[in-house]
Amino acid sequence: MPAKGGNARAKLLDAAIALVRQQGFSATSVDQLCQMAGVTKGAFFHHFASKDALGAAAADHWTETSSALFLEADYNRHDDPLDRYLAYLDFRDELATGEVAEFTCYAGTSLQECYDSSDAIRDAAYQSIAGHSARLAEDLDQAIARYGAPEGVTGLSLGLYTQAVLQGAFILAKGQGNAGPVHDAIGHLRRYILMLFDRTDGM
Amino acid sequence: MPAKGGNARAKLLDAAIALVRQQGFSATSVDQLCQMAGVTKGAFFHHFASKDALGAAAADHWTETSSALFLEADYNRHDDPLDRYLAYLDFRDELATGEVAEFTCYAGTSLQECYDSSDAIRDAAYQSIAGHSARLAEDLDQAIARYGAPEGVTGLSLGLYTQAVLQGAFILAKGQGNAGPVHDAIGHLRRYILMLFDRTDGM
DNA sequence: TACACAATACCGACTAGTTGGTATGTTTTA
DNA sequence: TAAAACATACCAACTAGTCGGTATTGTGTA
Repeated sequence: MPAKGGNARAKLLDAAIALVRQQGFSATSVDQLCQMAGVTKGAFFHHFASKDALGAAAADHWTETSSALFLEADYNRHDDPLDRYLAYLDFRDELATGEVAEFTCYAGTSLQECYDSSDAIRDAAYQSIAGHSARLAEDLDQAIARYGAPEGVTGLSLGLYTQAVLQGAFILAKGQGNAGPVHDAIGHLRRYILMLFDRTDGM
Repeated sequence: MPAKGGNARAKLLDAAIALVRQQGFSATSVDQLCQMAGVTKGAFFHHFASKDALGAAAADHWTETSSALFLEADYNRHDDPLDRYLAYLDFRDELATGEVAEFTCYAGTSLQECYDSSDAIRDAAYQSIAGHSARLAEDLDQAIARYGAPEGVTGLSLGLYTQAVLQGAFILAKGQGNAGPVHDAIGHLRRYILMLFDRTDGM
């Protein structure tokens, strides 16, 4: 089926996210990407200078779609910053369902694989994770200001730790074939945060 | 250690671990592996039925070498099981130095990349992580028996969580280009464990 | 409205090189 | 002396990327 005009680029970005999450970046060929997107190679190299350039653009696309998802989510409605963070964890927990490739992270996958071979992909993928951590850090810094925290514990440090826990849990989920490890890891992370802010009543 | 075959096999396994940690599995070619190992393709396919078979064998090799490393390490000398676990964290912290590819995990990397394309690699890589978690779980279960823990917290669950935190921290380290995220993540994990077992004096 | 014209979007055959894997040897070792 | 260990030459399939071309769209002018 020939592609309809003007959306080949978007289709290729979506195909990249789907295929890379399932097979990794190197194992995904340009031909395969074109086939899933329903476009030809001419279209591919019209929109992207190289396969690497597509990988980096897909990371930016991933940043945009996921940040929109989290920005619009209900958990932001809580007044208390710590409640917002805890509801964020609940939201991440709910998202972890279905096939492994459907809830794992494009940025984490391509960062793991391409950090040394492509500067553009590494930078775009890390920016995706670091940016997300920075938004979490806002809530966490407010929570620290309101409830206090041990010395050395900053919002950004907790935000990055949150992403590390999730990324690592995704790897275990890939080994186990289901989302179990993600739910377990979020449970531990939640307990850590509750103890850190002396909210052991919420357990 | 079972030195099956000549030393071409061992050289190829070492080359696989080095190259896959740096570039990933798909991006590493058989020719490249042979070149680094100093052997020819004939030797490669004499010892391994396919590239996938090498990937799986390298995961087993990784399991053997790393379990030997942790088995012989000093942290096991502590009498108290919780002290053993905390010293294990210190040991992991010390190991995270130098180039990123030198302290990250072969099993986690190939699991992330190959979980869907190669059953043999997935199973061997996950077994590496799960087995390591199970050994940690022994100490943690003893610690739980001695000091108690909230309901639902088991040694194995904490052991797997420990690996998830480390694997996720490795991904962040790849984005950042240094071991900083690993040290930070271990700090949070240590604080969680100390609070969990009411050892807040050790902070 | 109509038309010109340029820019963009897209097509698909082609290429030069690489891929994992094989077939057929020769050398080493037990 | 048989089997295991390794080497060399080779192949069909696949790789990212190119190139000359066509279709579609946007814009300025009359």
